This record gives sequence, structure tokens and C-alpha cells, in this order.
Amino acid sequence: MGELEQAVLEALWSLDRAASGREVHERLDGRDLAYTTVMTVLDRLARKGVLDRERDGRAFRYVPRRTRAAMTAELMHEALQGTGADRDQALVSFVGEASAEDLAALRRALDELA
Amino acid sequence: MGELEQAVLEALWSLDRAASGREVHERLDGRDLAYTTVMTVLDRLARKGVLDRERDGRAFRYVPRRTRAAMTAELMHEALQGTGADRDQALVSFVGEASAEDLAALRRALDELA
DNA sequence: CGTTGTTACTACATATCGTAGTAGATACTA
DNA sequence: TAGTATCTACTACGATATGTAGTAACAACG
Repeated sequence: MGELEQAVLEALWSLDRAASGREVHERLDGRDLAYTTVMTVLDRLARKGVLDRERDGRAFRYVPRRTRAAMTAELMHEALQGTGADRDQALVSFVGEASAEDLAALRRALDELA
Repeated sequence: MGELEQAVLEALWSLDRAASGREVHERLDGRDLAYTTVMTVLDRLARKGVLDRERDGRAFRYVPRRTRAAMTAELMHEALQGTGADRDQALVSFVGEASAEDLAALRRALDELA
């Protein structure tokens, strides 16, 4: 994921609803991008399956297929995937380098599962 | 990381010692690559700081700067980075989708920290 | 000195990404 | 209804990453 693509996704997550290209463009105001640039990125993300597109009259509305949290979790699993026999070790490394907050959150999450 | 770059890294990890380009090339036998192709990839990885290069006579030996486990853990942290307020939620998602084995390993890792 | 192994440099095709313009369709507006 | 705003679809172009590999040049071995 490129920088801009990431930013567009962030914009959509922060809008927290299916949004038009126009809305996303406004949301990315600080970056001074052409409207068509934003549309191109939205189109590419939709093509890649990162976003869903739904018609709304003549326009489209875009919505991330996953929540930010879900996407993060997915990325974490992907990283873990293919680590093979080192999986255990990877998890040890992971918690070893985690912040106190993350550790607490992780413990809470595990407890909730039980 | 490209596919080939990943494969080269894997080869080095599996060799489990500083290895020459020749050795890596042999290790990647199935792929039928030119020796120089492997060297190019090793060079790029070293340039990117993924590998360390140490002289061994006229040749170089390459060694991954991180273990596979450490790199995985790093990737996981990167994914978590920038997730902002959704961090907790991301961790919940992460454990929610984890396999029983991963959960057990995670719990063990956390226990070892205590 | 010629052969062999190595590095260094260069090259080229393809894919991704940032960035944006133009054309054509549609809808709103005076 | 003609003009204007809106939106999508298509095209484009430069930069960077990556897969892939050749050639030059140097060093070591015999």
C-alpha cells in the first residue's frame, strides 16, 4: 500500500461511512490533490478489493471492506504466516518488544476469549 | 519485499550462517536463476540493511541482520503502529482470528514475561 | 599466463504508485 | 432547453521497486 492509498483509506475510516469521491477529496484537503487523483486511487483500491463500491445515483460511494482494526489484525496474521517453525519464537519476540499498553491490551483480549 | 528477495532471505535463514552468493545460489536451485541474479538480490538486500555483508577473502558472506522470528515480530509491530486508537480493537481482532496453536504460544510467551 | 570465481556496474522489462488531464454521460439550473 | 456542474471511464507519464541477467575487471589458483 502506497502512502496516498493509505491516506485515502484512513480518510474513509475516519469518515466512518460509505463516502463519495468528493467527500474523500475534501477530507484530504491538506494534501492539495486533484479530484481525479483521489478518484484514481479510490478506483485502484476498489479494484484491489480493499474497498467496496456501491452506486448512489450517478455517483459511487466507497467503503473499506475491513475496519482498520481488522486490517491491522490481518496484516499481523500475514506476517506470522509462513514463519513456519519460528512461529512460537516470533510471538515471543513480539511480546518481548511490545509496549506495556499493548501487553495489557493483549492480555485483556486473551482473557475475553476464555 | 519481493518474492525473490523473500526467497533469498529464506535461503539464508535456512542456511543459518553467513553464506556466500554461491551458496545461496545453490540453495535456490529449484528456481533456475543465474548466479548474477542472486548476487544482485543479495546486493540490494544488503543495501537496504536487511543483510549484513562481511568480507571473507575475495568474496563476501551475507547474513540476515535479524532472525526470521525477529523480522516477523517487527512486521507485526509495524502493522500495529499507526493503528492509533484502534490498537486495542486490533489486538482483539488478532487474537480472535488466531489459531488455537498461536493462542497457546501467545499465552506462553506472555507468561514467560511475568 | 590462462582458467575460474567474484564483485561491480549496467541494462531492461514489468508492476506499482503518485499525479492528473480529457472525454463523455448525467443531472441540475436559469 | 441550453449552459453548467458533477461524476465516471480511460489514458498518460514519471518515479521507484523488482525480477532477471550480461559484461567488465580483478584476484587467485595451478
